[in-house]
Amino acid sequence: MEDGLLSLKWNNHKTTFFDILRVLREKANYTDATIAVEGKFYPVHKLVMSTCSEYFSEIFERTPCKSPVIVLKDVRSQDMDALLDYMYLGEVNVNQNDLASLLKTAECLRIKGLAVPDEDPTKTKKQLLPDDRRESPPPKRRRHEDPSSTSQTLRPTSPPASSPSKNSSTSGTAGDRAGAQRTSSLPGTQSQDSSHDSSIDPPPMVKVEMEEAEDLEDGYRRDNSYEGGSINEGDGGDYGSEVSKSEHDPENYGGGSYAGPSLQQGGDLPWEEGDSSSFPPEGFSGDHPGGQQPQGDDDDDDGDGPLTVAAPHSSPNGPPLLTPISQARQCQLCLVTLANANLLRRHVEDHHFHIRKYDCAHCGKKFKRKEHKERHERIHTGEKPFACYICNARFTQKEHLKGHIENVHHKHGEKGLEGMGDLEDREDKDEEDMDLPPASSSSPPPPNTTSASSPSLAPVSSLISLASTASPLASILPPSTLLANTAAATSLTSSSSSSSPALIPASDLNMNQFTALYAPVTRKTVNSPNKHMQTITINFN
DNA sequence: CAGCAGGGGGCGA
DNA sequence: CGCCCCCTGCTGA
Repeated sequence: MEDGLLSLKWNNHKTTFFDILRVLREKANYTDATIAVEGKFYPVHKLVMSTCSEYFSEIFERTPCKSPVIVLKDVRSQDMDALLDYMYLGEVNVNQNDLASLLKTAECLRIKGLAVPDEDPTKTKKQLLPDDRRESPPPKRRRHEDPSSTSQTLRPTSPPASSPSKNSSTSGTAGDRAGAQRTSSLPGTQSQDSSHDSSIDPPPMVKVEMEEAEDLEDGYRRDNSYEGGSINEGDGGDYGSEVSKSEHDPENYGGGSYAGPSLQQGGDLPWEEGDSSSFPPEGFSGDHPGGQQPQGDDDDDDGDGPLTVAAPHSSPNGPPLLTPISQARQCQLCLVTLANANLLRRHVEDHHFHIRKYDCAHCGKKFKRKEHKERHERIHTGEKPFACYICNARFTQKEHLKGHIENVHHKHGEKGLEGMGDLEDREDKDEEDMDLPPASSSSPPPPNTTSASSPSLAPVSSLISLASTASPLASILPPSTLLANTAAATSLTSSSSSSSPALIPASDLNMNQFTALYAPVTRKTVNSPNKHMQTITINFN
């Protein structure tokens, strides 16, 4: 009855599979997650990420949304590039100078084969077929193609055969463990394959490959119950197995202020209570026993409304064998659910990448949002679109006007204000007035038209805009703002023009006046500190 | 204290 | 994406 059983074997299955996977990655087909690093977004497949990283696997398992965006803070994009190559292709070529950083990132992300020993997928079946590897020529052996004899293959998770007892003998500080582990992965260290002679004449490129499991089987065994979770196995003692339990002790992770084990701090994530597997009790910096997360860098990652941000975590493995990178670049990971795409974008840009892609055309100050940049540019253009309908004082921001009216006029109990209507009504009136230009029917009028029809309110921008080709004036100037407002304002023009910050007609501005007007603002902008990033601005002076 | 600059969330198109 | 709105911090009178 079994004689009809046939074994159909796809000889090139692995190569085909990898090739298709590569194509899928290149075309971003069927991607169901996004890795965000340094402003770059990498569409990835959960399957691949989960396969290569138990950490990602756990994230995806516990992430309710179908297309999560994993924001990796303090991870270099080139490292992520390399790691993705590594995960998708099984190998990657990296500069040796970048190796430490790459490994550090791999540790943070618990990439199998780099920071976490990869399990032999067939080991559980006890039936590793020798010909399995023959039938799919692994591309990793291409390292021999490298003409440079200095090229070397790393087996980062190979057991630290030289010091396995050290791992178990010590109390298992993260530093020791990571050190021992990383020792094996550092080409410049002697514990790894001295036959490679890697410490001599460091090659410019290092090939990092995924290693098959049998290389790891003896001498290095993960003994925690968490499948692939712990990076710091070895002694099995302190948290390697403990993190697999749901009742891990927060104190183990250096206090509650820092959610060591990955996803602890977010606030409303479903996975937050209980286990969070895998992050070590202590970070590698060692300087911050209560959580090495710099205080100033984590100011806004908790309690972000609809955005749930998982706690950042440090490198799982302690010590900075790979210093100074490990000290300086503490890995942080934030998991952001795609509850609101807009908020997500803002969150990512504002909090994680500090993206300031909008440059002021005048001073070069950078802003995260276009509207903020345009709002700022009013400083340079001199435009004050928002005029008080009472005193004709003009302001660059609507809120300024609102505050002015409330603080100055309403607070002082000026009469007749109730009949003037609220701010919005007046602004609507302004727009209506704009729609009725005396000579031109175009709405909104171009700046030149405005300048000609209402010289007393012509913005300086008509001069400055000569230098701001990047931002057309029409986009800067709201249509409701250039003309004098309402009949009431018109009646006040003559009396209040002296007190109001009257704008200088562009035609009347010479360079001296321009400098006088412009320079102070520019200096102020330059001196304005930015807590998130150093803004290099152009000083016009 | 008023004015000002800027950051950031909410919301709708 | 743009707009609205709120808020905070700074500055100078």
